[in-house]
Amino acid sequence: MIRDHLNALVAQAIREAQTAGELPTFDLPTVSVERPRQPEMGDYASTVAMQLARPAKLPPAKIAQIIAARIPAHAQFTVEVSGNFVNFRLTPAFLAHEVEAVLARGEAWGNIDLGKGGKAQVEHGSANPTGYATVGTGRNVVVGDTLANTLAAAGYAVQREWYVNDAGSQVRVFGGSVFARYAQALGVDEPLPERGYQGEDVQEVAQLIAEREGDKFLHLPREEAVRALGRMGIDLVMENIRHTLARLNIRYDNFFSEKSLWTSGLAGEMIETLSQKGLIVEHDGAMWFSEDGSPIRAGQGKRRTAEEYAASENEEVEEEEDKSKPKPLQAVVIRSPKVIANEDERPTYFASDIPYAWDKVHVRGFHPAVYVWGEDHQADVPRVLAAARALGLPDGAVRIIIYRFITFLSAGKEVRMGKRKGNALLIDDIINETGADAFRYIMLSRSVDTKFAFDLDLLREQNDKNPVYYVQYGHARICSIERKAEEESWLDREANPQSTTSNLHYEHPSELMLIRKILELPEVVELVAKTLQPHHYTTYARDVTQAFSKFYEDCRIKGSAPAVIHARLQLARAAQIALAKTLRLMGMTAPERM
RNA sequence: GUCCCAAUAGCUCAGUUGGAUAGAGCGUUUGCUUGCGGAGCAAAAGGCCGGGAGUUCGAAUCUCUCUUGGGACACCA
Repeated sequence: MIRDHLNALVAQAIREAQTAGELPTFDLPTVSVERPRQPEMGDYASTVAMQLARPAKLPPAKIAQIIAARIPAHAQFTVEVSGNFVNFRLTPAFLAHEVEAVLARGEAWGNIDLGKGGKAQVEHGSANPTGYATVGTGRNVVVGDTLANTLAAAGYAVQREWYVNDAGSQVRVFGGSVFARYAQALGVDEPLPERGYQGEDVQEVAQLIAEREGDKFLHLPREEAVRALGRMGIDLVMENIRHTLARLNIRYDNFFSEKSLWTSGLAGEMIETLSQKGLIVEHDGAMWFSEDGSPIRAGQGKRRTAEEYAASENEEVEEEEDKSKPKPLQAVVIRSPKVIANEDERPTYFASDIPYAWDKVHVRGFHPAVYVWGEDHQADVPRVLAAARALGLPDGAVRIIIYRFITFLSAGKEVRMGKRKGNALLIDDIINETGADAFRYIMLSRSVDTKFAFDLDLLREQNDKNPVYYVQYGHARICSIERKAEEESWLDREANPQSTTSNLHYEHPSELMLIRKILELPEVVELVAKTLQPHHYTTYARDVTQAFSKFYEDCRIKGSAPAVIHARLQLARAAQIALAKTLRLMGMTAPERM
């Protein structure tokens, strides 16, 4: 990478200046060139002169001059001093050379080797299988799938997993709801259970079962029927969800059953391990996880009243803590006789999280194991991280992404939605209106930390305003140019036998700008892979498209000299490669016509 | 009460390991077409980066604090 090369050259220049006596002796700081915000300032810039001003006891502008003077002449870049900065500008010849490198790599352009073939997992979706996929789940799966694409491009062997919550009490409630709707479908008067699922999806599933299986479940013992219908219902719902997600270009490698953690005995082993480490304590007849093994004190682990908080304030103040270290987690319930209704259920949600994290990282070897969670799970983040620490899993192996929920606007007012109440907006309904590409783009267009309002009224008129069309249109236009160039033989290969060999030449600012944008792609992939923030793709896609549009406006291809036509067609091709790759990473299509 | 997230242009949002003059889309105003897709391009207007303090050569970015808004804090999932 040229950036590393420049770093080395700057460091070398400083050392030489010290040897020559132009700079006093001091310890070299870590030098690192960066990308200037203003493109006029060059492609890379070093700020090291300002960092050295104090130890060198010289004005920074003077230091910049000394360093720049000692950087040898090079074919790839030029060096200039601007104020206190040492700037590097890639030469047109080098940029042209890089265009050829992009063309040579084709679809592999943008791939990097951050993962070095290691195993990574992205677990996303994972909603309770108690209803069809909602728009809320949509943000989860689009973010998760895009991260999976990114890690794959970053050199990881990636597995995409859905965690099936098939072990909780919600599943029992769901089973009861299916049973009621099933009975109703067969003409039997049966009320929905308390807090049952009211959605049409449950009715649909129950209807389907009634048609396929007849009335045989009505003759079984009720408890047995509820369980059987719950299982069948979950299978049907999952089938529907899979179908919906396939429309979004999302597929999974594995569906992991929560219940399997308990039937396999892994959960029991983990609890045993933690008990031996003294990290599981008994209190009030229940079993608790306590990261530092501290005993459970009264009031911990449950919601306290304002009075209790006020009283606890009078307790002795602990000495100053190191804020960089996470506080040990002191109380999460693992198992209690009050919560186990029957053997089909796992003790608590957190009790499953412990063996699940172990299974991902230690048993299956994923590093990182990425979790994509909605903000309703934010309180569980420290718990899972604490469990990972207690189990001795390596730092950074468990990565949890929390995304903000989507809110909905209708007639300018916020609408509340819930799966249980059955008024949730389904992904299928939305993509029937917008198409899968626009849906994915919208879901990726904002940082996961930002909640955004989905305006239902704007849904239909979002066509021209949606930036997704700008990007896809740009791609289609490049393809159109290539088609035209071929059909109309802009380049007569017979007359210009040399034109297919290298010797590309670019000098127009719009050409050079576009090349620089294309060359940024690997850095964007690295950024997303490291930060796990996929929204950077949308700004990058727009930037590339914008650079191409400017190039398209300023640099005519048709009718130019053969060498220019050739060079510009090659550049357009490179832009198409970068844009298509970005769209693919986002899980979108790159249409050749619109 | 504790914890998490947010606050940047009229609106919706970017802003990478702290760097030079703060960025885009939409909206507003005004230009651009004898030629490759005008779903385009160019220009203008629009900012105490929520307030305050600190660290630093240098802060939208880091630390502390305050304000405002959202969320999470069950032997629920």
